[in-house]
Amino acid sequence: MTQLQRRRIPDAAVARLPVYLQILNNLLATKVSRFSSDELAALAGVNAAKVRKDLSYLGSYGTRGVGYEVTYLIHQIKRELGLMREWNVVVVGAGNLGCALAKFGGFTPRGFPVVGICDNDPKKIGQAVGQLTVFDVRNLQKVVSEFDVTIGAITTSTTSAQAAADALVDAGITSILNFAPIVLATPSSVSVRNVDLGVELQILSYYEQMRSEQHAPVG
Amino acid sequence: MTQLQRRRIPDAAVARLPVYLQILNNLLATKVSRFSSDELAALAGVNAAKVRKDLSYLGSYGTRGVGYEVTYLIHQIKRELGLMREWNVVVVGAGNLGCALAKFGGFTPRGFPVVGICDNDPKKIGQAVGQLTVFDVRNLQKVVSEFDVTIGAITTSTTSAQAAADALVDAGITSILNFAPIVLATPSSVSVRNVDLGVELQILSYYEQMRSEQHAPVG
DNA sequence: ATGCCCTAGTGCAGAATTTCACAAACTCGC
DNA sequence: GCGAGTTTGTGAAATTCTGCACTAGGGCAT
Repeated sequence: MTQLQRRRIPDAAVARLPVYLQILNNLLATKVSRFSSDELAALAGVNAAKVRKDLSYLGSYGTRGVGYEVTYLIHQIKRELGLMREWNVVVVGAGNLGCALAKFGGFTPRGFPVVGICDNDPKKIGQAVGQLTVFDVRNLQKVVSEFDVTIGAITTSTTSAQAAADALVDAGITSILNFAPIVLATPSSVSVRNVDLGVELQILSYYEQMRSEQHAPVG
Repeated sequence: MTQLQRRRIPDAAVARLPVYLQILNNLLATKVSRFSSDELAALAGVNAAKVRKDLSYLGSYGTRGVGYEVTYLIHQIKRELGLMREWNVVVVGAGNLGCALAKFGGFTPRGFPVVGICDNDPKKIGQAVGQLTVFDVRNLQKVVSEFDVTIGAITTSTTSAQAAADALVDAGITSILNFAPIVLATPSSVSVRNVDLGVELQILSYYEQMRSEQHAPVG
């Protein structure tokens, strides 16, 4: 490696940058041109020192006594997150969720166009989903290289999810967004992020129960 | 408070318990009756010591030299997460996602039945969504108390999300699952969990970019 | 019964993250 | 130009989380 390849940003901070970006885009829409770490902290629901530290990983882009420039910060966060280019997404699994993702155009403006959707069910292959046509998962590799796809979204049933992951990895995908409630086995070189509503609900349930026990504590 | 209200489980561990539970349910389905921390760790993709420590927060339910009993552990995790009862969910926002959630029956068997869906659009109110009928968001409070709802899912547009949150809080909801890409302002007594696919994609994008820069490092 | 083997449970050290607190530095008014 | 008022950037402390490494203790073969 040439050097420390780049100033490494802590994982916890990386997960917050998209939230800041979202807020800054909203500020931009309301014609705000400057903000302080205190303001952003309030909007993001975090500590102001954390905001400053997070932003300092990008470089020193604030002005003491003044604050940060909205447009400039947006640019810097985008650069750091790799949002200066588009990242093509392919969906595996043409069920309700998969089709909803494919039809939902909301990711294209944010830099993540869904360029394909596939399935292994012959009845689904060939069907139209929004602008796309469901293709055979066996052609995944071809589509991935043709469209230069880097991100795969798994929206299959739980039972097919691991096979879908294997297919994506074989096809050369290195980032996976997994909606199936299962822990995927993948090479360590592949990034996986899980979105499992059941897990989220259960976490809420825990804290909900905590509260109710606090009010009516019984042994 | 009577006492330390209960042995408090670290947040990081709480977030992993649902994952363990998922895996244990799968083990149960494959007739496995016992497991070791090593096995569960491999399936969950974490360290074995972490598994043991996480499970130890529930109590000492393992047997040294042997391992843990699947059914017993499932019971204990469910108890701790508050899954011995059902938690009714109401959906605010009858768009694509909201309707999908309402129709998707997959949460009922996991203890989170969707008992209602509402909207503020007169054109949507009264329409059927699966077994349910879209009701007016102004009747939220009535529905919440009538069905003893504790969790609200926000699937509105970004612009309506804060109003939806306010309505849920006013109606007495204390847990919110938010799908809108916005940081909600809520009382600290309310738990909020955000599910934002844009954020997830951007996090993937960051690590994807890191990898590509590592391979072709240019200043 | 005894001893070996295995695995849970856990103290502790190290890593990661959060938060504090303050110096550095910029703007503005005079 | 200078001082007052702000707000960033960041060492350092505090907290939380992780993972090692070892102890405790149950099962099983003999």
